[in-house]
Amino acid sequence: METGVTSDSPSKAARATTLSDVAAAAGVSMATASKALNGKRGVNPSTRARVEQAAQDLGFYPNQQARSLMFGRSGSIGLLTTDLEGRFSLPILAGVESALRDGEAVAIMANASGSAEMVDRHVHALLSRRVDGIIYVARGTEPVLPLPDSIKVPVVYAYGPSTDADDVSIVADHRGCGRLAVDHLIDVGCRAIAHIGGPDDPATIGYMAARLRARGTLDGLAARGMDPVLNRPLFGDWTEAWGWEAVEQLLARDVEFDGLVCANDQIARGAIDCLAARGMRVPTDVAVIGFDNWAPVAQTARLPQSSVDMNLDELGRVAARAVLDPDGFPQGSTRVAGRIVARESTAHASLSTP
Amino acid sequence: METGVTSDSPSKAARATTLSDVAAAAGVSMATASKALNGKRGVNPSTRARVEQAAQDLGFYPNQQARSLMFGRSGSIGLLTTDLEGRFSLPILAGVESALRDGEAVAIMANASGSAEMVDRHVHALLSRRVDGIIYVARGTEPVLPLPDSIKVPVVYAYGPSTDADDVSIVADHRGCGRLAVDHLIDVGCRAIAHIGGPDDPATIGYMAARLRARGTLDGLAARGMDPVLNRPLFGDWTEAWGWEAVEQLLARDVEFDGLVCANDQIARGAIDCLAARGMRVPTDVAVIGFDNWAPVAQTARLPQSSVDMNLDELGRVAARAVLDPDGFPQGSTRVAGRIVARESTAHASLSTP
DNA sequence: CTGAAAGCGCTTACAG
DNA sequence: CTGAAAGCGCTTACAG
Repeated sequence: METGVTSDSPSKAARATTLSDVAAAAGVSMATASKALNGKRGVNPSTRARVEQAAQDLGFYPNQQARSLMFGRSGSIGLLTTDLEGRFSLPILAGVESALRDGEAVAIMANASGSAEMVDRHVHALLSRRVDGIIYVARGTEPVLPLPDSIKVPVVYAYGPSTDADDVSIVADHRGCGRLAVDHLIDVGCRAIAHIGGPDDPATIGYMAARLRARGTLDGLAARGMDPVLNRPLFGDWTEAWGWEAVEQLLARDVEFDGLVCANDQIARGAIDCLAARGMRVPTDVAVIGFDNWAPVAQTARLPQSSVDMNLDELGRVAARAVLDPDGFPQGSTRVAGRIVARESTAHASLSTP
Repeated sequence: METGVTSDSPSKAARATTLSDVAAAAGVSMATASKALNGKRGVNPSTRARVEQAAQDLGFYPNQQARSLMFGRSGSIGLLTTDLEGRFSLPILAGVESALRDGEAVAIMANASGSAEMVDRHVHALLSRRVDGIIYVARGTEPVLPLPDSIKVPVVYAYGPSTDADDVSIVADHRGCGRLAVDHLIDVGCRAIAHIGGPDDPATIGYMAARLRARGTLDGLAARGMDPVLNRPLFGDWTEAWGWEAVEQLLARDVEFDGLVCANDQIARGAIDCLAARGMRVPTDVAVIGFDNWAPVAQTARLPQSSVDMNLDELGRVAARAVLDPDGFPQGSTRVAGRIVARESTAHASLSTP
């Protein structure tokens, strides 16, 4: 649509405002303009004001690429992930992003959906953008092969640690979280606690978390001088169906229990549904807690479920700090603690004195 | 740990290999090295080979920042989102990312968790990185205020369209998807179909989608010459609890139905659970389909649920293409079609002849 | 086919 | 306090 604007020089639209435009507008040299805009001292206040005004008027954004060329750092870090679904990586990315923001850095995404070749290409792309570091979020909790060490920038492994103990890895404290879950159940009055685990098969994604969470439950019970309801946790997979079946197994074995630690929220959901179907009340008869605090399941279920939040957000923030200051971080795995999010499924009216 | 390596010059580690390093190693000028590496013609094959070898040996990655300075394009595009949870934005981002990758471009994330001021800062950060374009993924399906048009690079609005019809927006075809859902239910043999909607309150996130999906259901019914079970769809919110309650309402009204279109997967889940609790079999007595094909709910439920996948991935890819080639795209909203993902909840043995 | 020179947009010593 | 010059790493006409 033709409007009144007549001589809107086409080159104007094509080209972003540059420092020399600003300098010209303010009637100073580029050097002075640069100093003024960067708050360097030794610039006449009135000159500075003039330059700032000009920059404002022209909508000037300094070209970071040019600046990085000088500084040798790009102020961006690469976020390499192989976790397609993003279930775990997304909260981590969000954490990274927020921490970077404080340091004025920016995250460049690279989603390598699996193949080693893809990882390579993405590392290449990241490196050629001169990222100041790379955070690698692999698919699961299992240790991952480190990236080629020809990479000269700091690499931090998040969630799944590197198999190389010399690398810096930031992981979730699955085992510690198992203890938290038990403590919570005991605190709301449970006296007979069983653990329904995830997969016990090393080939399965998340196997490591399943083991550690189960271990943590046993730790927690032992610390409080209690025996688990079963001498061996039940292991299955990560699904609702398994949670349901596990409860049926418990019921069939005719053991008594009033608390269930389920290795994730979906298992917890299945367990809760099965208990309800069998006429048991949650949380009155049995309190149930899961892991991951995954909103779509734990929070939006008809019976809101208590869960151990793995603090993935914080994990991301820590990873960002680590990649920005690798020397300030210990090699090996740094564990980030989780926290209890209590909801209906453990809202026991605590049994008072026994 | 001290190893055999003695004179590993420290500056080597600090500084990435540069084109002039490569040129020196290959014994040619930078100009020639550059041409050789970029596959320009007019370079002696043996020279080219020598340069390539040197680049390989030295682990050379061309500095994109320097290249962009010349080309005037950075090969990166900004991904601005306000959808914290990432429920809808993540699949879109994945799509964008994959499409960009084909064009060798890269995505820079910027998660503005809401405030307009944050959006501003992030736009600023993106622009100073000289992104070639911005894809804005807002929180919901509602139209969003356009970014300031002082922005000189192409902006594409994804999922939630811009309120300005002159902007390029790529949205999901909620209404068309409603038709798809109905067609599917009819195809599996349903003859009495009700719609359980989302929120009817314009102030609620996703309200637009709720309306359009309901409209689509009515469209679909009309197209097949059928009346909806209720003359007005039920509206509530996006939760399981609402799905459950809606079914109770239907049952209370004593209407007959054998098919349910639920405005999202969680509503569908609640509906299915309620039907089961009331002794009705899904899908034998009632087939149920939801929207979003959200894996954690639709796919992992004990009864896997059919759903209309909004093809958010494709939406992201289209958005990426649009931002890379804005003139090739129409102003206003481009709708991306969805698709049916059939699972147990609609696995009707189709009624044969009536 | 090869290379010296200029330039992309900015910053930083170094003189004035 | 201000500005001319050199340089960050690369590419592209332009001579040779």
